[in-house]
Amino acid sequence: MSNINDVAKLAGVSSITVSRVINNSSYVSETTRKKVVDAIAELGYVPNKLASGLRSKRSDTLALVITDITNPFFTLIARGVEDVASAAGYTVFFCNTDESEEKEINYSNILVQQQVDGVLLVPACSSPKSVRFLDQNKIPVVLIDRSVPEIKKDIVRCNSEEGAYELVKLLTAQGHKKIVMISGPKGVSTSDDRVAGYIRAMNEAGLDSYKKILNGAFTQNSGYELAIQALSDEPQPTALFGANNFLSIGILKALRDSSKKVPDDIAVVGFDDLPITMVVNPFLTVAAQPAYEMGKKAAGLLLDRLSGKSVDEIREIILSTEIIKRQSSGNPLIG
Amino acid sequence: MSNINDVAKLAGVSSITVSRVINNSSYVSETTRKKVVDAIAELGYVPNKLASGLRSKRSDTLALVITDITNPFFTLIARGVEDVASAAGYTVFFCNTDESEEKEINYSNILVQQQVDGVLLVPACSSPKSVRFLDQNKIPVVLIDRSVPEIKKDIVRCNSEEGAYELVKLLTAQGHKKIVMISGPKGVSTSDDRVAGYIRAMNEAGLDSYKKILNGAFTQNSGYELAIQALSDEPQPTALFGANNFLSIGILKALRDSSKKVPDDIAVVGFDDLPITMVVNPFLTVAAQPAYEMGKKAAGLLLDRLSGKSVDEIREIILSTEIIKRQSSGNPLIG
DNA sequence: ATGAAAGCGCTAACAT
DNA sequence: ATGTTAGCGCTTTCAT
Repeated sequence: MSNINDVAKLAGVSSITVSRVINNSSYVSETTRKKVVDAIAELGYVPNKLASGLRSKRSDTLALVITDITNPFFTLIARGVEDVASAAGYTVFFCNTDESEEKEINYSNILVQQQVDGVLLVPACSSPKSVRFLDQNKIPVVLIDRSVPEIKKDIVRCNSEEGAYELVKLLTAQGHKKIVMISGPKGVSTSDDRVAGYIRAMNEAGLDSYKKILNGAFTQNSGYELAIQALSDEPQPTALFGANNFLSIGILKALRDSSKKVPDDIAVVGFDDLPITMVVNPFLTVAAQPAYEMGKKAAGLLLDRLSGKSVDEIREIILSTEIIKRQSSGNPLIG
Repeated sequence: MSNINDVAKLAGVSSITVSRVINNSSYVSETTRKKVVDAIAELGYVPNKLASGLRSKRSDTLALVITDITNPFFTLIARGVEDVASAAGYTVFFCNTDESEEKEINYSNILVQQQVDGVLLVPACSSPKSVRFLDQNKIPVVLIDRSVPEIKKDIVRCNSEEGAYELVKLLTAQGHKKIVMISGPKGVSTSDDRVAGYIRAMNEAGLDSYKKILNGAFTQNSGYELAIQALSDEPQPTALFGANNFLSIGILKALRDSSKKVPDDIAVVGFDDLPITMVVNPFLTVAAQPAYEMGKKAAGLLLDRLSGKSVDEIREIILSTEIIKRQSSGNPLIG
């Protein structure tokens, strides 16, 4: 556990010269550099980032705050973020809020304490508290996936309204009338936007009176329960729309347990694809989001902020979803 | 961005008193405490962990190094680790090595720089380099899931040999003879142990001459390719054994693409279950590992080390796998 | 129950 | 191209 002074002494130079070698922060002659490098190797010296961060006000760490680390949509975002951030020399703290505002606020506190240089945030709810807090502490924030009312920040997200609209149009074009929307929590932008797309498509198809929206959590359990509830409605739905991947899986399980065949008895469409690594026979018709790309782009925006670029304008990157048509949405209804 | 001195000044006390209030590290009178708490609130003061860590030699951070953040087996471990660690006041760095020794070594360097208090490591390979390096820097390490030759460390893992043995016995009891093992990289303990269990079961059933082991990566692609390769073997296999969840999915895809019906044409068993949140109809017969529990237990071992308990003896926690029998392993063969 | 002084390991700012 | 000095914000140690 040697420090920079030990290295300096052994190399016969001053500690600041060692610092310059470590950080490539200024010219050092080849002879001196070699002496320093040798001393570092001999001592097994590893620089202390707490000390350098304290002095320089840069910790070279970022944080990615996601709402569900078990959801592949978010782990793919994480890979995108990490690939870009680590290439730029940053280490990333991954934080999981479990869709809880309390945990999100707790993490924003911890991240300020840890002096992270920037935060990539998937907001758990519509409260602006965490972002405000990070703002007060002068930590740049880039939002991913979800926007927050009242908050103007760089953001990378998909066009949820449009994706939902297209999915529902697919169904109405086939003759479906009673399409039930099974969505996430009210107040979460992706949830609300997908509902909005659903409403637009339903209205456009003249199915105003058939609209039915059920809100729950972005979980499999919620999808299961709401699907059971949807089935008890009159007239019976001929199609269900799950607002994220876990909701859709819950829906499919509920239909299996209710002995409803998909798509023969009922059609299903959903948001977010499951990674091909995890599914043998992709079956669900979905609006897929480019999660890995979203992570990369968001990290890029944050790095721009940190390097002092684009200080003024707020940048909003809106990616489109890809509609992938598979068996679950079925064929045109007869009659 | 006020500091501890600003708070002290406003509260009319010394900075060390503020420190005592923040850390509950010593008695402070109720009146003084209130003055300090009020001053902290008024200034929006947040303690700087870089500074406190530098001085106290404790960063209150741990690291969990896993080999594949997209694999639900590891994200479940991550949740277990986080639940225990954060309850004890630690923040966790999650690091993803992509099964690469180079990335693992790189991370161990970064983690020493960041002065983490302890590391939970799923080793990417059989090289002891990373563990040695962390040792040299006096950072306690607990291994998860995989052991490393030459290294004696606290570890939490499952009994892979036994789980594999039982899975294969299930098949041999049904009359299967040509069972091909599709495993991960040689040198990774879980991969090798599962092969060992396979060999023991095959030998015990007198199927010595039918043994066939294919090694690859713990990925879906690898499972796919090795399954195709296995099918070209003579005599044709009647059962395939995937050494982890992604390998098994690759196997199932290869069988689908080869028009082989599971289990009618060929049986499949695997290691690691896929989380129920991601699968509609669980189909695969597996040896499931209690991943969340493994994370919790491993974090517990590490916390014990950090609190100075159990300094001497090395502790090895070996959990058993649960054999879950489903359709993919089929029924007794006729004839 | 509270405080003063010193210093953790590094780098910014200013020399030379 | 290299060095000196000072100090980042906190806690340890020693006082009182």
